[in-house]
Amino acid sequence: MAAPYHHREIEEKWRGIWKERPVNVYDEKKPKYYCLDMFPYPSGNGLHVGHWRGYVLSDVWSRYMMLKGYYLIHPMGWDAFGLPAENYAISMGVHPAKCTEENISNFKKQINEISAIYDWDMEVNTTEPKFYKWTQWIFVKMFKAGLAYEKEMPINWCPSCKTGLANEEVVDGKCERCSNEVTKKNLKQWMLKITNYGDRLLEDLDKLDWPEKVKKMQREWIGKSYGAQVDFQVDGRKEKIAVYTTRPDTLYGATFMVLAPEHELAEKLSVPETKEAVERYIYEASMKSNVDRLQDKEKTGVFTGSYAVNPINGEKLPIWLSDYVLADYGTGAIMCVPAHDGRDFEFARKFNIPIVQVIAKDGKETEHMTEAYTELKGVMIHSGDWNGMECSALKKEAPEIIEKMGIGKKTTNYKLRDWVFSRQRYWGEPIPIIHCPHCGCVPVPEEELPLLLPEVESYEPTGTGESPLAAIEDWVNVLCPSCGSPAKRETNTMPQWAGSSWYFLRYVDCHNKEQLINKDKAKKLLPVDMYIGGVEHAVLHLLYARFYTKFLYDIEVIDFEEPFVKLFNQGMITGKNGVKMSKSKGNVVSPDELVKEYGCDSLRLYEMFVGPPELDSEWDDRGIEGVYRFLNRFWNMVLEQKDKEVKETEELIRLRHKMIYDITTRLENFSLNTVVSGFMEYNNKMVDLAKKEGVDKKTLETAVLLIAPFAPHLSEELWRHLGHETSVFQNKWPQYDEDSMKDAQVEIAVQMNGRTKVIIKVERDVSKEDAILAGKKSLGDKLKGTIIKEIYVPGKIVNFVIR
RNA sequence: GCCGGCGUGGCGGAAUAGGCAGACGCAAUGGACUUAAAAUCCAUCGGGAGUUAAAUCCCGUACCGGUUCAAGUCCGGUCGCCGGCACCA
Repeated sequence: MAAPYHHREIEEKWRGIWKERPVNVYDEKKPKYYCLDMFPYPSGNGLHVGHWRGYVLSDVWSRYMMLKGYYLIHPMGWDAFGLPAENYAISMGVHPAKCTEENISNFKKQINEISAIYDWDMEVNTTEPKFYKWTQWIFVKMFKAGLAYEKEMPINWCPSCKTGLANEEVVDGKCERCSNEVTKKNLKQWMLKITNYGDRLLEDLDKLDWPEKVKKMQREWIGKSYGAQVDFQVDGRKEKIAVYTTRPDTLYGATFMVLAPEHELAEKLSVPETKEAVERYIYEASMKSNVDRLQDKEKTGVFTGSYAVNPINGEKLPIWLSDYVLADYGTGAIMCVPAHDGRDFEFARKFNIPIVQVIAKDGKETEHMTEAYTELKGVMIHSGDWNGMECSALKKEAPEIIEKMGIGKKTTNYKLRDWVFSRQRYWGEPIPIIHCPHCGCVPVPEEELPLLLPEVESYEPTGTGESPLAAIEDWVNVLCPSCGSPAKRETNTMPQWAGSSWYFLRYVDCHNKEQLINKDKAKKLLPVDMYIGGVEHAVLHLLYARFYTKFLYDIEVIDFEEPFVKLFNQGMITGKNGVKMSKSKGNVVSPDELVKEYGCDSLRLYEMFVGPPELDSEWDDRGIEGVYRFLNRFWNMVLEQKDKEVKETEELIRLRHKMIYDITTRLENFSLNTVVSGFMEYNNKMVDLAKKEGVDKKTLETAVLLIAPFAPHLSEELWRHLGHETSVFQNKWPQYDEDSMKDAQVEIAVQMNGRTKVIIKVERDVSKEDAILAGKKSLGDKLKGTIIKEIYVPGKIVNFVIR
């Protein structure tokens, strides 16, 4: 009787051995493969089985790539600055630095339970000065390049977190972190000109091997549109109103204009009779929150009393104010063509404004319009020189025609806005800027970086729009590095996303004191080949990181423009009925007990077996029993067979090659759940064979090698039992041979009218005639009636079509 | 409202390129071993008809229709669930 499978002993033993003799060491001769996990924010709650899934996934892939002959880069670090860490610290009444440190050590301990092949020499922590020195350095470089600028404007403000937020952090009008309603606050802010990179961020998406879903989200977020800017003269005054439109082809159909209530001309355009109503409307609009504004279904508005002149036909258009026009998109003013825009139609209906059709749907004007016609199919009418033109053709040319006529110009527009980069909070990188009354904003000299985050008595947010740092007078008051006169430090800190926008670069050279990264190392070890994480960062972290990478490329720190060649979004592990695991729901499953009971290898295997990696999966503790039983059976089978000196038969050779083929193709397709079921299938077959003539050593070795990325401890142990002194990971991934895979005979289904009647065995390369003959013979008497067609699909089916 | 994705046994899920639907596992049921239980092993496991038992036949991948010798897979329509975007002119 072979030794039973004692997972605890085995796993402990191999963790020790790997620590002493790492299996992944740098080798110049090997090509590199950089497989990266989205680094975690080390929360106080620790890991649950959902965290495991992503980390096991990346580890399986990493070990597989290692076995394929790559030098593997697989680091781990901590995204520890930012609101969650700080809010947690405040709620616990400890300093964020202290609980961050504790959380990291706890997280690290728990992550080590996974036995992932992380290279801890590369560990980074965004809150360490030696790391954030370079986060600040990048900011200074951006400032010098004109990409970081100060601006006072109404920004998104979370009254609960007491800080300003970026657009990307506002979801459905609510704070991404705490779900409180976001309000507006006028604040002087640091901004990053991510909009300068809009086109590159958009175009380079085409080069990326990323899920289409994420690329689409980024495209929509950047929101590039093509159209024209047209100037409308205000009747009887000197002011002009510029509008942006994507439909200059409908210019003849404009019957009114609408300005956002915040538009600079909004108040000025009122006349004595409308003054009061206009002022009231502007005031009411300013009191509405984002959520109110989004939820108002019914359109509201007020007539200013002024008119604008349509430059193409001289028509006078009444100018209205309405909050359905956004102040910060385009020019904050629009021309309205109710016949061909749903929103304008609704507004015109409500306020009895004329509707003029300029596109004839079926060549004729529609008698009674009940809704706007927004399609491009049709012919232009009531459109002067454009009459009779195809709408779709005109739309393409209209911006240029208008430019030639001198009434507007061709323009593009983006939904993407500059990045609000200041946070009025303590736990972040101090923005390295000094405000000098003479020199303006002066960056902290690069040699003085890092600018350390000072100790502070009260790090709670003030809520006034000032950071807690503003209270530390001897820190705030400095001399201007440029002219030497008394000056003040910037007291805002950077957002949570600052460190994570570039951390993946630092891993490969994290001890470098002189540079962000050594050029040579960057060239050899970057970029990231595979990035694994949840989909929730689609327009936050992943967009910011691309922006930072492009900037660092532009200032020649690195020589590539895209940080993540391939992206994989793993699905979430949920509790029963698809409910997200959370402490408050009480449905969090901890891996600790499962590891103790079944072992790390079993849990790793089950995490992969639970469902397709890209989809959400419900957790069910009972399922782990199944993989545990399988590992036991596999273990027993190998140990029973290993010394039997079974001769390799054709059947065993076939089994071995088929097994390599199946496991490898499923792995390459990232179908890890079916890889695990594949192991089970082949193990069942081997167990059957073991009862008969036995399983040869080469097949056993192959199976042990194939399972190594999934169950590394068990695999190493069995490899030893099979008589090897070196690690199983010193091997090359096994190769299959197509011919050796194939059976001399194949099973084919014999069908009548597409229904299977019998399964027969025929020679693999049987001719069509012989296959059909064999089929007929097997059916015998059952084959009645007239055969009108005989179909043979080699190796699969013979079908007789009968009438 | 617009754009994606999905819908398969009691459950999680399989099914390369249109070719034997339900692999693999969980749960369940029966049996072997055991004083007993656990563990392990063996068997059954979509529904219906049929039969002592089987053979065999019919139905079945959300629903309706189509293409095809053959449809979970392709096409048209309907319903449901999930996700993203949402006054972006």
